[in-house]
Amino acid sequence: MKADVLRGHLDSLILAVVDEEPLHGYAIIEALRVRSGGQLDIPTGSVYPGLRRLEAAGYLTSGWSTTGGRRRRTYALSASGHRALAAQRQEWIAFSSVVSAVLRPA
Amino acid sequence: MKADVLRGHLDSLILAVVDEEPLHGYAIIEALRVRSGGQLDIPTGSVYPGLRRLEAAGYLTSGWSTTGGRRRRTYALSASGHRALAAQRQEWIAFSSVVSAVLRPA
DNA sequence: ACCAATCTATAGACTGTCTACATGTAGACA
DNA sequence: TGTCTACATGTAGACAGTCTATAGATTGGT
Repeated sequence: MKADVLRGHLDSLILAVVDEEPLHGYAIIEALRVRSGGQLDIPTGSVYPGLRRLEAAGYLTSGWSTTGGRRRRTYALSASGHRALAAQRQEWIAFSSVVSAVLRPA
Repeated sequence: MKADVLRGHLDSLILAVVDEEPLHGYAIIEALRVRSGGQLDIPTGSVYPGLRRLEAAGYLTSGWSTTGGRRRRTYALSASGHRALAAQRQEWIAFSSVVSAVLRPA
């Protein structure tokens, strides 16, 4: 799966997995891999900047914890993050409908 | 509809409309607007570079014509363009399935 | 001693899309 | 005559999100 097709959709995917339970970066990558049936393997260089971006936008809040000597920064959805996710789900439906309609052979 | 979500999909959309009939750039923009129910209004600064990119890749061939004093560069799918379109339709199905699966609320 | 897995993070490159600009014709309207 | 809209192509430069590559650290297995 080429990189560009993900562009603009990664944020939604992250918000969606964090919506179900608060997760740290590494676990988000795992969750996306599992939920996509192995199709999605997002590199850390995409996820961590994405998380910072989403936190800067106010959609996520984060906090540090330590489990077995390992530092974890766990992210959770804020109220505006929930609203953003709902909006982005709608936008995805609209977008995918349009692309499917154009792409479908006549 | 934000610009980034289109990234990586515009090429497929162009190939799909040109597949049905050879079209020039301006007509491609029109066709995409019509087929998307007005959702897609791709700026010329995206379409023309895209057409050149696709021609450079060997997916499109082009030729000039003049209709009523207006220069038109009409594009048609090449054999490898047909193959690329078929592959990209498959990729879209895979991609949209994955995103839908992750985005769908549990 | 070494290596794989876990965990966070940054720097810099890449590239496709965007806005803005540049150019020109045809036809309608005042 | 002048102006406007639609038609038609194209480039330059800005923008931004993704990528690769690199860095550092802990834990646990062999």
